[in-house]
Formats: sequence, structure tokens, C-alpha cells
Amino acid sequence: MLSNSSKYAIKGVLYLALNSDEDHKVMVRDMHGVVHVPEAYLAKLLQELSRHGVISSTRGPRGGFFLSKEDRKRSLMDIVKVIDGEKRVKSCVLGVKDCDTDQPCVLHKLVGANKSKFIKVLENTTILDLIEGKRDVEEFFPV
Amino acid sequence: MLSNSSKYAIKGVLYLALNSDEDHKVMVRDMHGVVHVPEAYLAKLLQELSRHGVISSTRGPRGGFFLSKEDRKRSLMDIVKVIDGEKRVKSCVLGVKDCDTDQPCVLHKLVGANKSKFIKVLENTTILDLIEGKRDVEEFFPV
DNA sequence: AGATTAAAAGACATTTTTATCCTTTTTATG
DNA sequence: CATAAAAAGGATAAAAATGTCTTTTAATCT
Ligand code: FES
Ligand code: FES
Repeated sequence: MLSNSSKYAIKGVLYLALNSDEDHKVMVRDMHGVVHVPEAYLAKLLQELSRHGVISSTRGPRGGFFLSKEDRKRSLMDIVKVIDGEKRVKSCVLGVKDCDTDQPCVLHKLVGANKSKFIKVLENTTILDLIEGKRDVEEFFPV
Repeated sequence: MLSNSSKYAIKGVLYLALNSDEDHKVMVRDMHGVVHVPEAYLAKLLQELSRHGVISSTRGPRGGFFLSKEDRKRSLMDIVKVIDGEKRVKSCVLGVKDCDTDQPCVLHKLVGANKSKFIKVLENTTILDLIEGKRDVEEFFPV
């Protein structure tokens, strides 16, 4: 479905959504325990997301990672695209090519609808959608 | 979704379903081109399936891999279980634990239904279901 | 300005997945 | 029984995913 790295990245971003903003930045050191991701690895993933403009960060004292207002409107697919690439999640169940309705594989009629629904969820669900009304919800960060 | 190995394995089994039976066994040498899988690697995967009783094989002259009547009633999940393990496909979208309706992650209500539907397709679709009425269908073997 | 802090960057290590090659064992058949 | 054909098995290798460590850069605070 999604790589571990993408799962990690999503959990990291959700943590930032719940616990950070422009003037409350979060260090990786303080979050990796809660989201159950190795510190250095989470740092790397967040750096990657930041470099691609999906999340925000500043260096130095009082620095850290955080989500701007804009960042919160990002979709889950924006995260997955950076970490896994779109190709991986859109590939055909039996092949490596993109799932293709014009040249459907033998399994397509059985699972194609499901697949595209899943992709639509990733594309249409924003960080904001997931956290609205919630604070410090530990169930966001399963092992 | 599924590992490449599982995709390979499924395509291999489908080829056998279309082109083999008890007295028309198929050598890996003759099928790897059609299903687009490296010869030695496909051999390994089929051996693994055979060892677990999901497909059949005999050695020696006029030997090869084939599907018995019984083998054809196997589900796709039987294949995936051998190659990837059940855990991988059933794991939560955000974690490594099994997707758990009792302790759903924040994404579960958005994708959980899809996931279980996909799993049900794997569990309830037999090889026979996929090939009935069809012969030598190249669209079974996407790249 | 200088010291300190934290991310950025990139080198390095490990593990898993994917893939190849070579030898051994089994078996049908002449 | 000899032979050849085919899977089985093991050793190895290449690539990708996962994970760690060290150095560099930038921001902040004294
Ligand atoms: S073409 Fe194979 S799943 Fe859509
Ligand atoms: S618990 Fe996470 S997808 Fe079901």
C-alpha cells in the first residue's frame, strides 16, 4: 500500500499539525518518540518534505519543523508523492505500469474501483481534514 | 499494494492456469518471456509456491510446473500469503500492526472499507474465477 | 561579534527485496 | 541402466529501502 517511509512521514506531519505552528516549532528530538519513528530517519524524511515545500522549517535556536496555514491545506498525496513517488501507489495490481482503465489487467474490474477510490482519498484529504477538532490524539500514531 | 514478487507469482500462476494441466506441464524457460519475469527469479517463486502446495510440479523429462484441478481452486490470497505474508497486505495504512477496527487509526474510516474490500477480493477470487472462458489472453501479463 | 542551537546535507551502514548462477537431486524414457 | 531433462537448493550479487552518523549552514541569543 504505502511504504514505511510514507507512513512515517504522514505521522510526522500529523504530529506537526497537532503540535506546531509558526511560532511553536518542533524539534525532531521532541517528536520521534510519540510517532514511533527513529529520530534520525524521521529527521531525514521531514527534511525531504521541507525541501519540497510540503512542510516548513527554520534552523537555529527556537527553530524546528512546523506547518504553516498553507501547509495544512496539503493533501496526503502531496506527502506520498515526495516520499514514494506517485508511480508506486498508482501502479497496476499486476504490473509496474500505471493502472490503466483503457488497458485493464484481468484484476482491474475486481479492484480498480477500490484502487482509484483509495487514491482519491489520498488526493482529496488534507491535513486539516484529519485533525480538525482534535488535539494530542495518540491514536494518530500507531506503531 | 503487493510486492513485485507477488505480482510476478500471480502472473506466473495465471499463465499455468491458461497453459498447463496434469499432462501438459510447463517449463519456466517457456513462460518467463510471456509473463515478463526474469527466468531464474520466476523459477524461485514457483518453487516456493510448489513447496507450499499452492501449485504443482514434477522434475525430470517432460516435467515442469502445472496446476491441478485442486490448485485452480486456490485464491489469490493463497499466493500472496506465501510470497509476501498476510501481514504485509493487512497492515494498517499508518502502521505496521494489522489494520484494526477496534483501534482504528485516523485514516481508517476513510480507507478501511476499501482495504477490507481489496483483501476480500484476494481471498474470494480463485484462479478459476479469473480465467474461466479465456485462453491465451496476453492482457493477463502486463509489464 | 561570538557562542550556541537546530535543521540541512551528505556520507556511511544495515536490511530487505530483487535477481543470477551453479550444483544437486529427481525422474521419464530410450 | 544410462542419459538427459527438469525442478530444487544454495551461494552470491545487485539494487532499493531503511537507518545512523558527522559535518555544514543558518538563525538566535548573549
Ligand atoms: S490495470 Fe491492473 S489494476 Fe488497473
Ligand atoms: S487501523 Fe489504520 S487503516 Fe485500519
